[in-house]
Amino acid sequence: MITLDYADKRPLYEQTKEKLRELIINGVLKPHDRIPSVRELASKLSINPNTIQKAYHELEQEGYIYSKTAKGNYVSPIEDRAQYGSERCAELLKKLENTISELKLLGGKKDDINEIIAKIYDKGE
Amino acid sequence: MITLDYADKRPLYEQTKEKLRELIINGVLKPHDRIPSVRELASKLSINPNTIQKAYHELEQEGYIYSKTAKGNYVSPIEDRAQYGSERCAELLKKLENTISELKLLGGKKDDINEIIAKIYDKGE
Amino acid sequence: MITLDYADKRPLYEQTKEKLRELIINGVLKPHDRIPSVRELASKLSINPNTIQKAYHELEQEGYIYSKTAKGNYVSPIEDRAQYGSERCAELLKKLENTISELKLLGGKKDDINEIIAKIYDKGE
Amino acid sequence: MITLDYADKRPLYEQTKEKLRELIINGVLKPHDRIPSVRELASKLSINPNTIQKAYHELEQEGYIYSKTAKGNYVSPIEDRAQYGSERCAELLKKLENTISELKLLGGKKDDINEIIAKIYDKGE
DNA sequence: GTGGTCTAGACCACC
DNA sequence: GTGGTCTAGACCACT
Repeated sequence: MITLDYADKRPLYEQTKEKLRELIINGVLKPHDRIPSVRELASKLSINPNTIQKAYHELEQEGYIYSKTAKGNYVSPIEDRAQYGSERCAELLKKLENTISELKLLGGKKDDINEIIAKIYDKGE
Repeated sequence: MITLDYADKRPLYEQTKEKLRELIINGVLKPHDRIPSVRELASKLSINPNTIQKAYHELEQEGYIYSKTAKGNYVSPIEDRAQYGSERCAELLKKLENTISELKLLGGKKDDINEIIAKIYDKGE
Repeated sequence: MITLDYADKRPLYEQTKEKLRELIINGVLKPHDRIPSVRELASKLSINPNTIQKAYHELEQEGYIYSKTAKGNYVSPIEDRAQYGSERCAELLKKLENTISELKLLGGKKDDINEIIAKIYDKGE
Repeated sequence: MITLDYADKRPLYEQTKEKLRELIINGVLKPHDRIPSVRELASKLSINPNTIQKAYHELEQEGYIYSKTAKGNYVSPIEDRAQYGSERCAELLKKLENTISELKLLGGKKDDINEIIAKIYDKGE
């Protein structure tokens, strides 16, 4: 369900968050689905439960999941994620701007970028 | 000439590198121009000389500058930078792909991205 | 008769207590009325009987209900609840003070609070 | 500067957050002031650095402080706190409503509440 | 020395 | 067994 990449520079809890966020946004995990318990996922990924706990905690802050003590963690209904989503979008667009700027600086061509956009946006549809 | 942003999460040496690289690529600093000494720039930015040292060292590795011992640091001729440039470009395109993917996931629109591209590529030309 | 809110962070037994206390204070359940058995209520709410047991036990401590072994649980006469009520009132006033203090700190306006008070105190009368 | 109350049921990092938030909102700590380092405060309070780290991390998320690696943590300028502040206010008003509702239920008088409001809002001014 | 991440292991409340 | 908090101790990158 989730795999970690130790070559990746980002912290493990960030990778976990991203993977889960993806599964949720993509609808693989549906609202009110139960996700693996802290200890269960930690043991499957062979990392410390605290690391998963941190990932889950932040996903809860961001509105992607909610927790019931002694019950488990569950996927939030879509409306709870809207606010965070729009903030995150703004962040990403900002990041995009920086990356493209540097790319232009180094002589990157507009078409290379358009190709990537096409690849992603016209892929599955 | 260079300003640092303390709100930026990236290390100071990274910011310094980026700013210098920009000046070099843009041609503000021309091949064989002398750039400020480590201690001079450190004092201007009120940061530790070690930090500048690290920035210069990496810029040298990447082919943007070269140093003459006891003489100072100088901007490399363009041909020395080509290899790094193409590597960095590949990196940036990869990063772009990830960012755009997440953006699409969150419901970001193709047009928002195209707008940014237009803004950057059609700005100064 | 009682519904639980799983989004609520408070434990289920707390919610159960509160709901029952409300029904008792409001007079929906009258002194010496029989309340549902532990197992009955647990099954209706689809939760563990231990959870209801704990709620009933604490309500008994607080003087709201009394139990006759092998007979069931019953609403206490009003005089048995007076002591707990005044203690709880003091607690609530203390809590109120903290909340209002923080609110003022954050720039909350006196009128917003008065509006809430009006809404609650002038509602049903 | 900060003291913990071990009788308090809330987690230590929550208490730490609250105390610091108060000092910041009250203006005792001013924008861009440096606050104690993670280890320093931990040692003063005789608790684990991780606990302080958690408190600082959340305060950063909420816009009250920002951190510079290898430099320390600093109080954010006021504009960074605005968004969180208004969200928190809404939360507090909701909490207030619940508390007052229960108070009314138990026979608490409107005047007791008004007295508290007066005490807080007319205190220092 | 400073923030940030991670592990290992413990304890608690809740169900 | 589940989430949540806390401790102790380690390691890393940055300044």
